[in-house]
Amino acid sequence: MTLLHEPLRKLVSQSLITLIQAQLEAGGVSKDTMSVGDVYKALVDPPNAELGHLAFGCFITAKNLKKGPPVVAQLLAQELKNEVAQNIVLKKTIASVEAAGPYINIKFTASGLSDYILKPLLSGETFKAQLTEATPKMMIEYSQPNTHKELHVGHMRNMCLGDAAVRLLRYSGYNILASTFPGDVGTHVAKCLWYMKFHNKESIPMMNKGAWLGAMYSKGNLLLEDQVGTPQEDENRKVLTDILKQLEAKNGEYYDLWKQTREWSIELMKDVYNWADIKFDQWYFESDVDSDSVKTVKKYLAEGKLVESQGAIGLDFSEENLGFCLLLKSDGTGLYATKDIELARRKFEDYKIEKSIYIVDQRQALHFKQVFKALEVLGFEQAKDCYHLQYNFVELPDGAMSSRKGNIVPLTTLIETMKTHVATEYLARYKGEWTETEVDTVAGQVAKGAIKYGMLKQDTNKKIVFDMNEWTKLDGESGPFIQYSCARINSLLKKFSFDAKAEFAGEVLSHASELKLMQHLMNFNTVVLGAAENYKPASLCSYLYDTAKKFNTFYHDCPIGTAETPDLKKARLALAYSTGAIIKHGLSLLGIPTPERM
RNA sequence: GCGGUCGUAGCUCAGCUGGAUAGAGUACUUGACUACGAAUCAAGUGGUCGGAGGUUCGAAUCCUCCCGUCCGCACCA
Repeated sequence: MTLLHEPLRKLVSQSLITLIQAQLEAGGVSKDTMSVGDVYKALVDPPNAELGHLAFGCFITAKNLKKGPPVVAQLLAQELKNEVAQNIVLKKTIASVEAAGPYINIKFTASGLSDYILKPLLSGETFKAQLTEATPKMMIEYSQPNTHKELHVGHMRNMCLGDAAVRLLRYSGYNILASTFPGDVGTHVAKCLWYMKFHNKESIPMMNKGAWLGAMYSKGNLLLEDQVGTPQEDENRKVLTDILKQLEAKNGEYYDLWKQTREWSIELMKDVYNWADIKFDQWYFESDVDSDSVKTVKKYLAEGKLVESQGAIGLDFSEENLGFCLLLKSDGTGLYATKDIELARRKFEDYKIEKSIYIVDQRQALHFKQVFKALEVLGFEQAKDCYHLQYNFVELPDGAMSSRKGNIVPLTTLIETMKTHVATEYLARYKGEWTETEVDTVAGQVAKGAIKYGMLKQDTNKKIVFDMNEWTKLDGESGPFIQYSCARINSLLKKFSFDAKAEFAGEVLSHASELKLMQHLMNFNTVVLGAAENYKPASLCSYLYDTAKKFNTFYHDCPIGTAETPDLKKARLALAYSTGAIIKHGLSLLGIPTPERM
């Protein structure tokens, strides 16, 4: 449940609800028809700062009072004005109240904005505010990479989304467990091992074994496709079956090779997660649930809960337009859905979670509909608490990426290219001035900002066309733009030895750019909470970009070093510091670091 | 064929749980560094919100149909 966490909105809604409830009673309506929460929710941003800093839309109130919204706005605005005139606290905080059509526009005083917004930012209180209560314990599963294949830029979108969702929800007060589900069994493994064993002539490298293994898979797959229709085809199939049997039996030469090569891939995953500052509370491997999932499904079969069709076993959902959910192949082995059914139960049982989120690309929409439906039909009550958070995939300018075909941009290539680009195009100017270590660290941080922001800024339902040339352009709406603004703030604060604990007079802030920036900072927690609960990190991205832009305007319009008075200088520094705090916290919720300088 | 996604400025996208004059970036045109950091700022050009109906005091937003796009639809994961 969402709380009234934003102090200025809370103040306004508490004042308004008293007036509204009096009107309701006067009109013969129960005052409980509307709560302070209803008023809080009806507070919106005016279209521009000239109108006000906060607006109350009178639509619902008007409906309850059975009057026209503009009439209600007039009435309530007048009453609120009277209230402000009489109340010392309100008088100090609210500068004006004006009805405009169905809206009541409220402007705050500089000291109001400063007391309620800047001060909690300076003390850090804003970031400790309790935003929600009684939230469900949730598990978020994201990043389901296959071993024996190479991680590519497509995987990055999933990782960024999942990690941001975890961070945003935790900040918002949710108890979140992060899990990953790597695919370490299946035909792709067999194909990879087959190629290694029979066709590979290279020696195994000392470094980056995971990437090399991914190449083995690609080559194997291409060769197998080439040999379709040739005398080798039958032989290949036989060998692949042999390999899979050994893996299942957990015994034999291929099993040993699997154990060894699997580690190489896991090492690559860990390197990438480490680069991205991602930590999982739980790693579920497909090999862990594989055999149990088949047992579970066979138990359901024995209980008569499943049906046979064309020699295979599953559930028929054609009436729900979900097709046939296949759970046991005609050879008695399981499938992806089989494992997901087992895993879904484990998650709820292992961790007593109340909600289970799956971040998987939208091509799996039918799969998850089937799995959740199957869980429901099989009597698993928590099926209703499972949610597939889908996103559109990343493709290349010339079409879909496929590690099967080998036309991928490996993640390591993206990371290295971006880092080198940042170092040579931007950081080279600090050569001699900065240590090599600092250049390297900052290049990494900026590269991370560019990549993560790029993956997150686009809403989940739109596909991303990945073009390295476009991605290395770092101006405009980009992570580095925001990081750069923050670095400038750092440099300002350092130059003028700003002390966040020192007193300052917020009422001297009167420039339009100052007020607009303060008004914007007010919305941080509201935006974060919305981004978290709607699983939309993109909305925080655009908020932070706006923050940086509004800061840049302020920075341009309002000189600090040469401010007219020492008080104004101090207050402007406090505003700069507050903005920096918002940017740092905001970016950290997206998993993006802020370099001290860049 | 069935189901789903998307369609907003030349291009890439916000806005979509209905509300004030549809916004950014980019590209293009111009202006601002002897200055608190130009990875910046300021100004301008650019829109039948895919089309047609409907619901509503009010629709880019909700509903229906149509067009276009991409994706999925049993023994891969």
